[in-house]
Amino acid sequence: MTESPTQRRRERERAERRQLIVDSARELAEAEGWDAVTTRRLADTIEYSQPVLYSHFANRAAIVDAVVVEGAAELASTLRAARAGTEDDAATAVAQAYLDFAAAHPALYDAIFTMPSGLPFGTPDAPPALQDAFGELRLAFAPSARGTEAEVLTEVVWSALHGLASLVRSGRLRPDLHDARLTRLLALVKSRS
Amino acid sequence: MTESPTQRRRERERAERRQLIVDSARELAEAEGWDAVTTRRLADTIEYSQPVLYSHFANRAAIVDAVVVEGAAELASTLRAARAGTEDDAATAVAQAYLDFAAAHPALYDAIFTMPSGLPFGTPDAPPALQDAFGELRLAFAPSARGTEAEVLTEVVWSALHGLASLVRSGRLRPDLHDARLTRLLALVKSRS
DNA sequence: TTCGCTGTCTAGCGCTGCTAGAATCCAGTC
DNA sequence: GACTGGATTCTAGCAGCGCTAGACAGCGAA
Repeated sequence: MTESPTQRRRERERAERRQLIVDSARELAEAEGWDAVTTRRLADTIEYSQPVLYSHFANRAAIVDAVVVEGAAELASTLRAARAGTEDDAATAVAQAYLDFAAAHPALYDAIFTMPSGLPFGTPDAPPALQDAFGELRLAFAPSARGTEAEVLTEVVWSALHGLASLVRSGRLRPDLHDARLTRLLALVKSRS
Repeated sequence: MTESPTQRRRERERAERRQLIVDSARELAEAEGWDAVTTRRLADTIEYSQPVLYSHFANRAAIVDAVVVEGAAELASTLRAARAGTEDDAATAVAQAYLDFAAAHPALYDAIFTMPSGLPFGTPDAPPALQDAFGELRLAFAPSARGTEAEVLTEVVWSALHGLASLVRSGRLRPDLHDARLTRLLALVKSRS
């Protein structure tokens, strides 16, 4: 059952091509929006025909999901770095990093947190990357709380951050008050009962 | 230039058909999701051919926008009723009403606050219905504040509510802690600095 | 009755996600 | 070195999408 060198090369090439698909999808989405991420354009980009995509992913949604998982891992490590980079005010640093991430990668953020997705989120079988990202938020916003209380508080603050990010992103909040809103939110959280 | 009875009948019938299109779009979206709201299915529902839709609306997006404006008016009056129906705790009543509205009309809520829309939001030329809804939130959450402060506080609370509503709606927050999250959020707002 | 306009429909374009079946390529065997 | 079987990739096509050009019908005015 041991694999031949040829098999190994094939598998490596397959993995590389899979990654190329995911990267292309993400780049194309960031450059022209998710509507531009069609199977034909993806196929053109990777220089293979359409059906090859379907030998790596069940359907278009599965490609988006792969981008989401990759993006969530990136978000988690961004938040971790922000928390590690400050002495005291972890909440502010992480909140700021969260909103910066959303602003820097709008299409990616949309895919992770706004677009419909079949990916499990709140459950134990959610992708580890998603659990990591949420764990970082909990460490920043509810370091002293335990159990359900920590969970609830984190979810509330996360919801507020997500609301800010997504409403600004979709043009439903005026951008000029963005900083003032974040400051106000953090004031609410810090003076918490 | 005065219109004949025939013209009047025609105009009335056109207005009725327009309303029928908007109602059908909303019902279909609520029943099967916005993906099911295709021009062909809409045409079937109103028992006219596809091109008739385009004599009322520039494109499919304009039909969705019409549903949004109608829905926003409904939301505004729902919030107004909630605020009028309580003696003291307007914030709780309005927040509860907001989340109830989102839960009762998920597709409508998505269209108003999540889906991409060309409609102006934060500006003075936003549809009156949208301004009304936001005004209700301000009356509930920042009754004592003035100017920018009222604006910012309202936007922060609205963002939090929208975050809760949309993350639950898309399956990214566990539904069982929904009430606990709202309670926690209101506690933060009330003990505000 | 005829003319012309308004309103509506049929048919079709270029696009989408996705797939069946043909064609090709290549590793392993005689 | 030619052959064969299986994996791999491609061409071509389906049904459905938003949208529209051009044909056609029906009705009011002259």
